Amino acid sequence: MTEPISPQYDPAQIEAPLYRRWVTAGLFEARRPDQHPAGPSYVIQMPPPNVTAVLHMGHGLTYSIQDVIIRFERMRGRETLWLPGTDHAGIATQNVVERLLAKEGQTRFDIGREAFVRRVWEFVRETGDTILDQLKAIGSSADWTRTYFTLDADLSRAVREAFVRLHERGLVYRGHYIINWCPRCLTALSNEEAEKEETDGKLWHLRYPFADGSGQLTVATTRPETMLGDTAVAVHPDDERYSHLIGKLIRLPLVEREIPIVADAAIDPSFGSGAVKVTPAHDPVDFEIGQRHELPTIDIMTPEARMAETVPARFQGLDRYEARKRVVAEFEQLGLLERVETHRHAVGHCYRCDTAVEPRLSDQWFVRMAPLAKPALEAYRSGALRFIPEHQGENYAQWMENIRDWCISRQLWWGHRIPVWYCEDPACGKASVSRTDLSACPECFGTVRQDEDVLDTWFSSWLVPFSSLGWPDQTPDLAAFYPGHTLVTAPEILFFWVARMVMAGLEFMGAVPFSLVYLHGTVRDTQHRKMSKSLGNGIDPLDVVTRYGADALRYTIVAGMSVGTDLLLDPVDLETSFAPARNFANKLWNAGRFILSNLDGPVRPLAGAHSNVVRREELALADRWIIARCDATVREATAAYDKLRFNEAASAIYHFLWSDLADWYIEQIKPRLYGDQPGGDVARAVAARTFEIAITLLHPIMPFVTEALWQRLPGRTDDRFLSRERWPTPDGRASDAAAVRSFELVQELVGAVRALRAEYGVEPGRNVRASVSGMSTAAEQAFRAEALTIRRLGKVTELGLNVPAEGIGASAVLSDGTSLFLPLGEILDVGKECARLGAEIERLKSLVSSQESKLSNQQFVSRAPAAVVEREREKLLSWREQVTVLSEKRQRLGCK
RNA sequence: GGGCGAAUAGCUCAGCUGGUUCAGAGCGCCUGCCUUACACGCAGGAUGUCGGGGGUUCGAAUCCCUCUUCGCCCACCA
Repeated sequence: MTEPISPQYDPAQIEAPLYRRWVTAGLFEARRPDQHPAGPSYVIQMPPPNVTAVLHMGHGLTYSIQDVIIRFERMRGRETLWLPGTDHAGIATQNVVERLLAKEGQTRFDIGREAFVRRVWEFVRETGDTILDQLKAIGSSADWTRTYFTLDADLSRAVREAFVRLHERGLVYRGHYIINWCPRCLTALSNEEAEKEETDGKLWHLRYPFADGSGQLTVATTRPETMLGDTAVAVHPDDERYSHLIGKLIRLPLVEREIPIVADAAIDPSFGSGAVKVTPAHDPVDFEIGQRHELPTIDIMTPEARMAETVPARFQGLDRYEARKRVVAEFEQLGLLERVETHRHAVGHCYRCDTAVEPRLSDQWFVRMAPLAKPALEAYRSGALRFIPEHQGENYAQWMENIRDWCISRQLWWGHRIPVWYCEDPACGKASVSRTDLSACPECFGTVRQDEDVLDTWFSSWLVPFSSLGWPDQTPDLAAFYPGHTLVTAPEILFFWVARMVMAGLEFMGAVPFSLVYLHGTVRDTQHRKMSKSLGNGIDPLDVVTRYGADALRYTIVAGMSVGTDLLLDPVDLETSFAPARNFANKLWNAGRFILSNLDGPVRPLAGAHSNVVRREELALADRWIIARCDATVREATAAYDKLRFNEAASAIYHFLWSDLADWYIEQIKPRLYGDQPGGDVARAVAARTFEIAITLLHPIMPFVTEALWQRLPGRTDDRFLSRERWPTPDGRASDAAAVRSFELVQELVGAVRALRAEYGVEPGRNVRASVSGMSTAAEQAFRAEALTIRRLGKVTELGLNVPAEGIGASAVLSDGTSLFLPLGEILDVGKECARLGAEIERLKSLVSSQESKLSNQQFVSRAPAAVVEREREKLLSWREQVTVLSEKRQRLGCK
């Protein structure tokens, strides 16, 4: 602790070494045998970043918040666990490695499944720790000894266990349905993974001729190319326009196939023409219509969304959009295109590559969600699961209520292979679901082959709250840390992950995995656009750490975002965003530097049974004031942290440290510290203690600078860390209302003197005399006690108490009616002073008159609480008093 | 189409249960200061019909209705 303390705080020198010391000392590790058992557990599951991820501001935001919470709870004495891990991120990771292969001119199909998976593992082993290392740079206090990867053997076992159990309960099934298909990633997606994007499309009105040549029927469609797979036209059964046509045959143009007109209640007669083409293989609604009417399904597309062999030769091989053009053109040629109108509608896009999703008919595995959603909804309704912001709970409930089955199979190679084996003997053909790998059919002992598909990444993620703790084994960690407490993430992840974790927790563990879900906002640029790679409007958090420090990054995030709002940062002007927090760290550093440099001897304690304890009667008014302010700040900050309102905690601490402690208290104690006044030891004791408390309160948000300062306080040893200190508790005896009010009057007086000086351009170096009169006894005592403070900070040579004003001067009146007079003599511009006083009197008079009418309002006096009425009366009296005082001043100056 | 939210200083936002933080903070702007902790600083200052309208109330930035403008989530109207 003996490094020189420079006047400018340099985070680069402090942060990294300090972080290493924290880790070496095991401060973030849960259930360390060498550490005293702490209180009840507090667990935050870190949303595992994708193993390929590189830290961006979104991570910076979410993990800073989580770290603030976990540090706060740790200091409060909870047995904390912030459990980190990485996600194998099926599609994302596979895409990354496929791109690497592409650079070598290869595809995954060239090298084959086994080699490809090996290749991905190599990639993951090389780069997989990147993001976790980056998290350390921003100060994350996660328990790295417990880091998991969602493809680890333990977690894979949990995945298999969960799959088998769901299957045993009949909640997993394989089915032939329309799913969302990404023609670029060549896999099925869940509904959540197909992100709806509003798109400007067109609505084509096509004429379908009747087979008997008796006319035509117009159908409207947004996807004309799918007509090649139409197997019916549907109308609403009650639609009188078409009821006579039901059963009639259409001769499908271009393909010359005859298809029936059917009646189905799913059709909305008011949309388009009221007649709909039915393509069971390429639209979910049409699929259902097809089932109801036993229509054939014609799959017209390849996995890449090109036209398949099932369509006329001239269309085969065309991309779906090319095919669309071609179909429309041919309809036009045939005179069968009635009209085209623009039409805005939502189209699903792959959440990984943004390709428009193709509804595709295929065999997939699904989880039946309704039975799982029921208890998950109940948990919310009963209050076992809460949300911040609260209204997000309704979002959750709405999703649960409308839940649809979850397609969990993916046609990828990177992931948990589906634990199902099919008997290759066609006579048997049994599908076996198994916890262990099968080499033979349990039914006929024939050869088996495992399902080729892997599971949705989120199928491992939803188990994380317990799989990361050892489930299905009953491990000590599982017993100690399930269920957890708070889950912090972005609202986008609510359905992907949060909602599903609740369902899995209830299903497999019988308890919600966390009781509070905190959904924070998004990082955006100054134009409110999401930060993204493609827009190039991102900010690299590590760049911010390098230039401003991790503390500044964290403070900016935490202080700049209140519950439910987004964080706006300017990517081209980091200075505007991060300098204020950097300046704050520097301010702290310098306040600490000042206090520390004055702590030469032993520091007397403020409380306790020590012989040298500072006694109450030794405290100056300023001491009592700062102690009371400090105590109030402890209360405010603790309450704010507790409610996850970090911006409020931050601003309370900021205000205390900067405005109260640095601007006033440190200025106040200088004469005592320099030996010009007695009581230096008391000032030192109070300054050291209140500063220590304040940096303790700030530590969860700015862990580095506060730890560095704390460790430099006297009596610290290398093995003690602020990170493991106990949270300050408010001390009722410290809230000294009288001292606070008195010192505030002193502040007000100094402020009034300064304002008058500035108003009349009194040179900064010039001392003036001041006199005050008309104050209460309490105020007089305060001014007498703090006379030196008033003189020093107001640059007042002589402070007259209750001395009558003499000569020409500037006047002001304090809120309690105290009259201030600065005899400025020739400096004073009498005309200006008259005008100033006049304006002030007018302002007060208008307050007085509105206050008078308020108080003469019988309704107000009788209905408002007595305390409120009393306060209002006092205000009125005070304002009247101030008017009187100022009017006298004006008279004395001889104002007209 | 269903659900939810937001509008307060030039900018970003606080303001929680209607009245003692009630019109605030930071940034920006103006004036003056290198006062031996800090110019990443100190002191002083200007700036608002609290989106419009209506209502409830003794009292509304705060509660209710309505309009306007933005945003988010969900959704199979082809």
